[in-house]
Amino acid sequence: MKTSLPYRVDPRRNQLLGALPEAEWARWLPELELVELAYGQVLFESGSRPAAVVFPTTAVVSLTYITREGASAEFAVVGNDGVVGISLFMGGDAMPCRALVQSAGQAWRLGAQVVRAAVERGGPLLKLLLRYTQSLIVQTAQTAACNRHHSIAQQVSRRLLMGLDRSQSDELSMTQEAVANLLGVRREGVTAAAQKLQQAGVIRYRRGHIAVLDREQLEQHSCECYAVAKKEYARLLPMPLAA
Amino acid sequence: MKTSLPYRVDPRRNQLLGALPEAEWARWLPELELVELAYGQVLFESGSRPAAVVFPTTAVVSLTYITREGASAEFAVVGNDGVVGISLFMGGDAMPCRALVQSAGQAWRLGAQVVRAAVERGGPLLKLLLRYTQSLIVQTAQTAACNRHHSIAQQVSRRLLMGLDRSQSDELSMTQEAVANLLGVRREGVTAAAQKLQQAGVIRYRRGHIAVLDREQLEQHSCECYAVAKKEYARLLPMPLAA
DNA sequence: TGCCGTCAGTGCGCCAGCGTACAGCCGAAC
DNA sequence: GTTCGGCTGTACGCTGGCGCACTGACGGCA
Repeated sequence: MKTSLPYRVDPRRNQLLGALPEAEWARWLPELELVELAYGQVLFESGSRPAAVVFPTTAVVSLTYITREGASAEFAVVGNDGVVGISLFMGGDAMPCRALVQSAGQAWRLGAQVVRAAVERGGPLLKLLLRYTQSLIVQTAQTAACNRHHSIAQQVSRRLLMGLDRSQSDELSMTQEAVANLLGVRREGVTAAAQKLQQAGVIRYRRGHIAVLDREQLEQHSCECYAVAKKEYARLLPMPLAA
Repeated sequence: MKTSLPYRVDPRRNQLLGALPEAEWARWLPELELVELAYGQVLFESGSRPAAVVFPTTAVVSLTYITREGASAEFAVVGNDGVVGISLFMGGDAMPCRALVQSAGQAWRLGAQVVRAAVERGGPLLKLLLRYTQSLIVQTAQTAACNRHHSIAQQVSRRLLMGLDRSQSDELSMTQEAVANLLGVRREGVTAAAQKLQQAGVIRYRRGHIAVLDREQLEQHSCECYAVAKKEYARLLPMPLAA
């Protein structure tokens, strides 16, 4: 929408790309290719090998695991803070999970060949990617604990905050049903949680649009998971010169 | 017990070490140091930097995340199939999780300095570690989905199978309470599940010892997660010459 | 042989979240 | 402006898992 019209968003709005030292950045810039990601688009399917790693700038992608019965559960959210397709540099090529575009926008892709070269080289790019991967593991582990112990209301709050950070705005375009699918819970549960939040003046929503009015309160409604993951990301990837 | 008394278990019974090419193996062997791990021992605490990575041979370690309220949830199990302390080569040093010895036994440690050298070198050891890390991510993501969608009975079965594989035996030494703590559920829930399994003739237990009588049936009682994770591990790390 | 600590079994009330079904309503598109 | 499809609100019964409390029993140790 607004964000994707004015041609191309600066790739360095992606925090990983933005964290590269200048010399290193110059090396990879020519290899980057712009892509527009549409809502609902599948970047890669469970078990298939991604053709490239993708660095979102304005798009937001969620990584979900689908059970045999068809139930799904999101275990990580990737926006301009990270990269999609870690299996390409981790060496396993495919992964048994799905990468689904949650919020349309732009991203920059780096072909598998180039990624392989970066791995062989073992320079700053690889180190950055690995650090990010560690933060992804933490996020995933936390999601596991969160799924076990925290209430739907807490999880909805957490998920809204995570979406918010990655869309760099105070509004999200997602239906309650979409949130429910991501969390792997019933829509009604999300409706109840959203009402509670709306009545408390924390958010306001209308048909697929959620505006956050009081972010601080939202954090209080959320479980610790949000703050911990954010802190851990900041520890692992202290941004040197982001936009 | 039995397994740890006769001096030192061959380090290459650890499948990662066993998968190293001979030349590479010769390089790291002198750096390996034997450690005996005791039940309940904490290899590293949440947020602290491990002093070494640890390759279990007969020991089994579980990675758990502890919530602020003190509830815990295991998100991965590491035995002779893997390595503990991935943050050392991923570049983040610490991780907000705890590594807890679930089953006493031996392991081999590789000091942080040496690990760092291996990372800089970027050779087969690093590649192996990264592939394993990917399988760890899958295991963690799956745990997240499992916690959301599967019943306690299924999860107990899954956890028993995972423990079984890593202890290379048909018996586990763990109380129902221990299992409950790992899964992050009530002991009573585990008791119920265990009874069901015992009545079906799948397992037999007595005070902290669980014998598996019918492994195939146990797999049927388990959710898909066990089989998927195992298959994915085999795909990522096809062992060339393990014991 | 007997003691005692630890582990396992059971019961009860409670509630979060599920499945299902249906009603209402917004808002984009024609 | 009207229509229609998709999003949201509501209700009801059910059940899996929780918290709590207490009993029973195995088995290591003295």
